[in-house]
Amino acid sequence: MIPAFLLTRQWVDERDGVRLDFWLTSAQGPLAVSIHQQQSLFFVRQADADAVAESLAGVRNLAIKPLELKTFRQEPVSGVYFDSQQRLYRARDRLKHDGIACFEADIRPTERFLCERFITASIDVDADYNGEALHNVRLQAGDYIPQFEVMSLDIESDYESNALYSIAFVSSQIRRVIMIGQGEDTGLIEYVADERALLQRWIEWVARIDPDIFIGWNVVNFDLRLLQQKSHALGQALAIGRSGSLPQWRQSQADSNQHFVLIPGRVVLDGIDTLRAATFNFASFALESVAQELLGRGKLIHDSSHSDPLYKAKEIRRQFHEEKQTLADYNLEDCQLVWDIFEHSDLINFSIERARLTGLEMDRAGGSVAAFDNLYLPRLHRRGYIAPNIGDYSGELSAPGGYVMDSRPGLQGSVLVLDYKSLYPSIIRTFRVDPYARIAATTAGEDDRIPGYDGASFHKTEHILPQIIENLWAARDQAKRDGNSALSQAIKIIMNSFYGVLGTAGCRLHDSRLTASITKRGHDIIIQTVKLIEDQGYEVIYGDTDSVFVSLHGQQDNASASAIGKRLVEIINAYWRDSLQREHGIESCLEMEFETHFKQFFMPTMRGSEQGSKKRYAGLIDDEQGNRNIVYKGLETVRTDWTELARQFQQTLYRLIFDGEEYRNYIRQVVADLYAGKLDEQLVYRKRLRKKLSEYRKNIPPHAQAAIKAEAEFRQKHEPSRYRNKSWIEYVMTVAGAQTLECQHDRLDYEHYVDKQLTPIADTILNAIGSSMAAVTDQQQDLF
DNA sequence: TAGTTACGGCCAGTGCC
DNA sequence: GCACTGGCCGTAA
Repeated sequence: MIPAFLLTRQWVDERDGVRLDFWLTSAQGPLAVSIHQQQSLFFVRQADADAVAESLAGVRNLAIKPLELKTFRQEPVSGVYFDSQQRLYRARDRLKHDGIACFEADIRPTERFLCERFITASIDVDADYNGEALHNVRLQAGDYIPQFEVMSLDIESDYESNALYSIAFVSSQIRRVIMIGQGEDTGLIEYVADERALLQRWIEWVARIDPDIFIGWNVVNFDLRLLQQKSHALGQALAIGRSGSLPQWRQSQADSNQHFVLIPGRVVLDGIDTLRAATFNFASFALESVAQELLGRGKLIHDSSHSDPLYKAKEIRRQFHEEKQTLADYNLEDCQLVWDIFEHSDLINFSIERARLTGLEMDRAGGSVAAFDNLYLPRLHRRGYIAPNIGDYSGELSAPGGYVMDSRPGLQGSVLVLDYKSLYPSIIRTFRVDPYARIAATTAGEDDRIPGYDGASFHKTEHILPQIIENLWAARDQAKRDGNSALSQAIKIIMNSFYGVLGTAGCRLHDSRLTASITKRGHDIIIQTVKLIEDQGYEVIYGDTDSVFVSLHGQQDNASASAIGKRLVEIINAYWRDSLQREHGIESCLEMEFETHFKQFFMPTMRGSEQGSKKRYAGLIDDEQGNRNIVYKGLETVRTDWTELARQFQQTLYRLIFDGEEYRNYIRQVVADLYAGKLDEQLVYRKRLRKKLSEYRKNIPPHAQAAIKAEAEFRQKHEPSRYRNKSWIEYVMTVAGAQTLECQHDRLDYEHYVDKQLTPIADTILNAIGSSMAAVTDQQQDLF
């Protein structure tokens, strides 16, 4: 039995059938497993078996066998087996043409089987071991955590011609820059004559270091892609896969600029994708800003302080020609930054744990639906069912989401926030919300059923998803006890994805009765929670999906606030424990927690209205050891499309008002400074183009206007287009309208910034204390 | 190489006076 | 000039 971990897998089409290649890392080194003549199948209704045989007459090596399985409509099914993937696809299309239903959830059963085994257990396969003769290999997968060799990679090139300058890499042993040019080999920098030699040298280093994982920043769609293009142009094989194999590229359907790469036997983890997968979020995912935020240091060439947007690119070109050593340092430091970000955030372990939980490759981005399939389908089969096809569900498409209470607006003292821990997963567990439990309940007696919503009910003991969540929940508690935050985070993400997966038509088990049974139960739970708190004599001023905000009517110290919070939570948890046992005979997994005590709390009204706002508030946390911190939700401070001026202004103003200090002079000072030009650096708007420029038809928002004007200038100057779909627009408001930074020709419109940035922010909170921006600034005029 | 719904605010565009 | 609607973006949960 060889402990092993799945790195990559690929289906290789061969003339007559397919081969499935698994690349693993094992305790004995890298391992290739190759499965030939793969048997594939789909399912048909047993009632259709004769028609299927007739429709598929003449197909070679075909077998149709009855199975001990049925569809969700309780119809028995047969398996239609093929030894060739192409024949299978052709047969499926022919059946569809003949109007015969086929069910394709497990069109590649071996892959599914292997994936599931990689999640939990061990597998037995005939395999090519290290490319030698066939062996029968037993792989122990579930508990093996590999030690990975990592190579952080970064290239430098000319921004116009894409000519390669250098390739830098950092691994556990070796830091190296390979650079085109002449000079002494310093042990850190080695010089090569041309691009061909550069590629060749790097390929040699890859073979020598033999990394399991490449990391970098946008490494697939920039670095590796450019290297691939170069090697193609030079007619030189980019043999960076294991055993000298070649990368395989695939273009994204959705976005032609997006590519995916498969390097046999290795994994490519992009820093940006991996941070996103681990739910990190940054205003900007540029390496410079992420490094500053996580590591407190940045790149060696900064461009933020220069008005020329091409400064960095020109500086790199200059250094390549004049200061090769400096460029090498810069190149290497970028590798090191990525390396340090991966270490800092434990991203490799996070990716390992995610792969172990889902059966997906480490470098697979997204894939919530695929992860769900991997976990769910094998368990469904064991209970005698096959899953429907994607798109088979024909009921109501959508279900309501979370319940958001009307809020009571205003500025006040202590407010407690109580929230349910992982509400949706705990509802699934408690109320057995599950595709299979719904089917099982249709033939069960009243005592075995738990009512859902929209006509669904669920079997009390015959269920799959609640059990999966229970196991994950226990594993997460253990991970927390072990201090394994990477695992805990991976589990949390997958648990929370289940609700979303069931809510999308892209999942074969999608059914709005399931999601409605989760969200509508959530509504009832929150409404009942509010009632329980009101019964205790407290007022609930707001709530959103899984939380309630309780006013204590005046300021309290942390100790007494916490005592009240804990008492309320105890009452509520006991209520669910007792009432669910009594009414349905089930154990409550609902767990409310005392989350926060805000010593000061502000809930705004909607602009120009007396009505309390939703999803926007600020609160002061004071730990009484001198740490005072204001939390902002939904307000301008946390919105990236407001200016720095607005964000700074809001934070200072709120602090002054929460502390009961004089704020009028501050407001007047900011206005004066703005007009004096002292705050010009803070006036930049930043917003994304979510569509192509040409697709803004109905109306053209300011950031699109600025981009259109800038693009016109680029065309005039014969410069390349810079603003594509999903790119960021940085612009300022001038007296001639919105203009992007590099195309600003007119002076800043300070009045705009007072009216559209400062005034709305000031009025939001001043209205709550009987003042306004006009009142403050009119007084100022009186002074003059 | 398919997780969800709810919400607020700004702005363009439109219809009406 | 003013009220209203719908597009758009970013956010909460």
